[in-house]
Amino acid sequence: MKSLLDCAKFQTHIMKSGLTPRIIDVNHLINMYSKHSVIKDVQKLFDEMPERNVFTWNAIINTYVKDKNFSIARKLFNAAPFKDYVTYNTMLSGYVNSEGFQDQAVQLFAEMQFVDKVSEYALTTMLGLVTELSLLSYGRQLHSYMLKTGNSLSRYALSSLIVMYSKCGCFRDACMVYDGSDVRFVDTVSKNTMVAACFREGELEMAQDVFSSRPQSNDEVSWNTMISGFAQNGYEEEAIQLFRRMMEEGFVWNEHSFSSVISACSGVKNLKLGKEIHVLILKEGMSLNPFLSSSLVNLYCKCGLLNYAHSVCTTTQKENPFAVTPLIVGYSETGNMLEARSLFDSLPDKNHVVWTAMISGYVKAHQREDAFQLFRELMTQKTTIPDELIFVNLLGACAIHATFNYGKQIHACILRTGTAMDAKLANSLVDMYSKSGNVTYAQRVFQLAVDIDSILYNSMIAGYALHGYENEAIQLFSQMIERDFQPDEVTFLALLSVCRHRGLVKMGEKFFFSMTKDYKISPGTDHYASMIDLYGRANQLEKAVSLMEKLPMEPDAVILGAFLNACKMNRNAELAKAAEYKLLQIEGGNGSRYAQLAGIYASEGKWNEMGRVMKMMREREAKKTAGCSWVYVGDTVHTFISGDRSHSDNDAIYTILGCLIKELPKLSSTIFLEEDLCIFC
DNA sequence: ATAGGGTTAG
Repeated sequence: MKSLLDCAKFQTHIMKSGLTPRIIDVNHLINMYSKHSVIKDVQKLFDEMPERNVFTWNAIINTYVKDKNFSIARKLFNAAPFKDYVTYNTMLSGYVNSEGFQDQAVQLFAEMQFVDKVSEYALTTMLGLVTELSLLSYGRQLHSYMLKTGNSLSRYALSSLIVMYSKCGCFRDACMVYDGSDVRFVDTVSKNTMVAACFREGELEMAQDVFSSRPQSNDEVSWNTMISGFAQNGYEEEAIQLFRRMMEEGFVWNEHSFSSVISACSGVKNLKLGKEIHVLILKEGMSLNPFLSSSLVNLYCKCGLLNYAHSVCTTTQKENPFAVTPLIVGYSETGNMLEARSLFDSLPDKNHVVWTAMISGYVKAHQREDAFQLFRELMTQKTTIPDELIFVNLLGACAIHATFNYGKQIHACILRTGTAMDAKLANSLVDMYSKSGNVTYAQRVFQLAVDIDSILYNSMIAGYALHGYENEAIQLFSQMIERDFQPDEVTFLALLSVCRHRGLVKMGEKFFFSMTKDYKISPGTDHYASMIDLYGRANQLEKAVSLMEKLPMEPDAVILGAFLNACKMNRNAELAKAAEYKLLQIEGGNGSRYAQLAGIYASEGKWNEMGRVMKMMREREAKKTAGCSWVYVGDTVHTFISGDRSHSDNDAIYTILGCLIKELPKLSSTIFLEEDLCIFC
């Protein structure tokens, strides 16, 4: 681009000639000043022109469009005495590329159809809009319009259509456009677009094939697309290899290459290469690039070098939410919520990613109240709309804390904000409701779900298991198989859990053997622990012992713990003692294990053994955390541990508890009091 | 002469 000085020289040259300047020369000047955003000079030139043509009008409108000053741009547009295709397209692309003006774009496009000013330019511009808004049906209409009017054949049309179909989730249509196109129109850009579309769909081989076809047409972007595609699909080593090959084959690395390869490095924690790239970035003077600084921050966070990450963040772009987000995540993971929050607060413009990171940080750090407080703040400010991930996180927090009321409110919020109910979100709701004691609500969410996957089936089966609904769980499993959803180890863990709690030994054995035989899933430690627990509860200690002997792996603490329980239920202190050594070797720091052992010996009257274990526990300073139950009443959590008499309403609570025990068939560890049962109100 | 297409971030 010519410099401002050149513009001024050109202008003096015109003026010195003493003649009335030609329109074409002034138009040229306008465009030059416009590129330098000196709008005042543009406006002055325009005002002083004795005569203007359509190029003049296009130039002035374009100046204000690029400045995002749509009120003036539109006034000029309306006032223009001549309008050609370019005039319309300039205005249209301005609307399309600015947030909040998309309605105007659609309106203008309709107007253009009316005055017969639709061109291939306008159509590809509109394709960009429907892609951004994910308006597939509108995109299809545009495609038909293009076919009908012969505007679907150029390289621009081709790439725009591929992007539109790919980003709107119709990979097959993208393929059809690409495969059905005339080779003369497939240029490097359309090819690159197709490669990117394949990666978006996870079709790595197809991406490779397209890339390798006519390799002489590949450019830097082609290579960068390949690197980022492999990195994003979890093939980090391949991405790194491609990065190296790219240079060997004579292509020059740029910001995109660096950004993608750093993210590959983060994925496999390749700190060495990451640091080398960092040096290159500094050498090339690219460290102010927000994409690069954010991926470097992310790399150092993933490798546990929070101080490096923090210094990259502060020395480059402090207010880049994409650099601050990984740091917030990093600090949250180490439990440093104060630092995380201060970074969050330092951002003047927060996108929904940052909000999600901060809220999920609180959830991970078990600061549930802070998470919900921040969520309330998010809901009161209107600029950011919570996305699915925030809801998944919050529902996870509700599930951990079994907070039915909060969970229900989040559910309502999801419905109110019109967030799409995909399998992940439905899964979180099912999990939250069943863990909060309301399996009926969980069931309703499950039944209403449209987007269903095997994980959702797992959650619902686990929900039934948690509440002892063995028939429903087993029935749902049959349905899952009938509908061709693949069960996995989690499915069988849920099924075994049902059998455990209902004492269904035969059924449990059936599932346990079937998982290997019919579904080729080898049982893990949790499955063995479940079986041992099942045998223990059914007073079949001999089967538990024989399974212990056949274990294909070293027993872990969960298996040994289950075995100890089996010993306890079957009053066999000898076998328990045999397991004691191994268990304390693995979990010598866990006080609960000593208490468990002591309990077994005590129940058999082996007081010496009990004393020995308790002494060991004291000597090793193993702490036991008390199991607790809790209820929410209003905004307050009331916590109870075994034999706890410290509550201010102690007497009332125990009186009612006595009545409840008589009436309820079984008591779960968490009791939810509906309003009419509430003893605190 | 002016307007439209591809690759980067949790």
